[in-house]
Amino acid sequence: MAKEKPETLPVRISRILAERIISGQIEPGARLRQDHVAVEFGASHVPVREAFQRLEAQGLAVSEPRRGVRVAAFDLREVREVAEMRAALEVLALRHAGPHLTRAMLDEAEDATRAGDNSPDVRAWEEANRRFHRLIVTPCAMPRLLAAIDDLHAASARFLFSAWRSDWEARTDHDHRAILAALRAGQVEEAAAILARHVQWIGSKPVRTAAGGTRDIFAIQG
Amino acid sequence: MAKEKPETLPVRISRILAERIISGQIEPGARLRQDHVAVEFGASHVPVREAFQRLEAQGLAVSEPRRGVRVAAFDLREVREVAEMRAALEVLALRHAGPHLTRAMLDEAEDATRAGDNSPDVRAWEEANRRFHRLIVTPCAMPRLLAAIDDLHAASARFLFSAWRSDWEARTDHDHRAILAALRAGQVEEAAAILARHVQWIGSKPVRTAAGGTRDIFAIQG
DNA sequence: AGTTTGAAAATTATCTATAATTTTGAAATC
DNA sequence: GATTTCAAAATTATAGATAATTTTCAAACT
Repeated sequence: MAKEKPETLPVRISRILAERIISGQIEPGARLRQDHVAVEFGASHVPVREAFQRLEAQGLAVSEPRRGVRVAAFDLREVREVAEMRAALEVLALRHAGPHLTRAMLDEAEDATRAGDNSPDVRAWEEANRRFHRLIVTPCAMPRLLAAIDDLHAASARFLFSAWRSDWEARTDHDHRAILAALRAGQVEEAAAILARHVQWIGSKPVRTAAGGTRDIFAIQG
Repeated sequence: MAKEKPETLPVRISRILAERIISGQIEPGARLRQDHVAVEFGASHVPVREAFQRLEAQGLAVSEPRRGVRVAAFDLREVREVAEMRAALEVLALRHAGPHLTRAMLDEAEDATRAGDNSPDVRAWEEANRRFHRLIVTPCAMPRLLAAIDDLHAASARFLFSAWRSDWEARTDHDHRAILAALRAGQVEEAAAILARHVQWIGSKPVRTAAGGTRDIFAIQG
C-alpha cells in the first residue's frame, strides 16, 4: 500500500504552472493573475494563492505585496549562481551516494544517458539528463539536499529551454559516461570532480543574447 | 529609493511562528492549528495557511494533506545533513565574497565575535554567531545562495537551542578568529577550509537525547 | 504634442460561510 | 477489561463575498 499522494489541489496547480514557466510558455516578468488561473483550473483563489507561494519558494516566481506575483526574471548572473550551487550540492550528494551505488543503479543511469542520445527534442533530452543526475545522487538519502537540488535543476532547465546550444548534447553525454566509468571503478572522488566541472560548464558557455551577439557570462575570480 | 517593507500579514505570522519553532517554544511534532493561530493573530485562515506554507518551504514545518501541519521533527541525521549543506554553500559563498571583503567588514565581523564572547545567554550568542557568518559571505552578492544559507542557519539554530553544549562557544570563537586572520592575510582558500571544518564540526558531536533536559536552557528568555 | 489628473475597472488581500474529512470519546459488544 | 462501533466535535480545505489598493485610460491642462 504505497499509495500516499492524492496530490492536493495547490500542488497540482503549482506543478502545471512550473512546467509552463520552465518551458518558457509563460515569459519572464509575465503577471500571474490569481482569478484567471482560478477559473482555468476551476478552483477558487485560495488554492491558487498557495500554488503561487510554492512557485515563489522554488524561485520560479516573485511576489510584490499588493501588486501580485510575476514569473521570475532570470539573468545570466543567476544562471551562473545556480550552476555553482548545483556543483557544490551535487558533489556533496554524490560523495554520500557513492558507497551505496549498486551496479543496477549505474546501469539505469547508463540507460538514461542512452535515452539522451536518442532524444528527439530538447525537452526529452532535458528529461533524460535530469534522470541521470537524479539517479546517481538519490542514494545519499538526504531529503533536504535532494529537494534543494531538484529546485536548482528546475532553474537550470529554464535556462536550457531559453537558450539551447547544439554542442551541449555531445559534451554532456561524454561527461555522463566519464562519471559512470569512474563510479564503476569505485573512484567516487574522481566522479565528483568530473561532475563539478560538468555542472559548472553549463554556465561557462557564451550565450546568444537578444541582440543576436554572444557574450561570455562566466568569469570565475581566482 | 530604499526598499520599503510593509511586512505583509502572512510574512509576519510566519516570522513569529518561526521564532517559536527555532527557540523550541513549540516542540517538534506539535500540531499547528490554523484556527488557533488565526484567533491569536486576529486574522483569518487564509493568511495563516500562507504562513504555514512559508514555514514548510523553510523546512520548519511539514504538512500532511487533510491532516494539517506539524512542527518538523529533526533528528541527528538531519542535523548532519544541514551542517554539510552549510559547509558546501558557505564555502562557495566565501570564495566569491573574498575579493570584495573590506577592512571595515572584517572589523565588523570581529565585533560580532566579541559580542559572542560577552553574550549573556545562548540566544544572544546565536545571534552574534549568525551575524558573523552572514557578514563574511554577504559580499558574494548571490541572493539565491544567501537565502538558502539563511534557511540552513535557521535549522542549525533549532538544533543549537535544543541541545546546547558548553564547549561550542569556546571552539567557535577560536575558529572565527582564525577565519578572520586568514581573510586579513588575503588567504581566502585557507579561510574557506577553516570555515568548512568549523561548520561541519557542529554535526559531528554526539548529542544528549534532547527530550526534557534541554528545556531549562530556554527558561532564561521565557 | 506631451504631461497630469481623476474616475472607472481590474486585481489583490482579507474575511465569513460551507462542505468534507479526520479525530475524539463514550457506549456497546466480545 | 479490552476492543469495536458510531455519532458528535473539531479541523481542514475550498468557495463566495467584501474592502482596499493598484492599474488603466481618457479627458483636461500646460
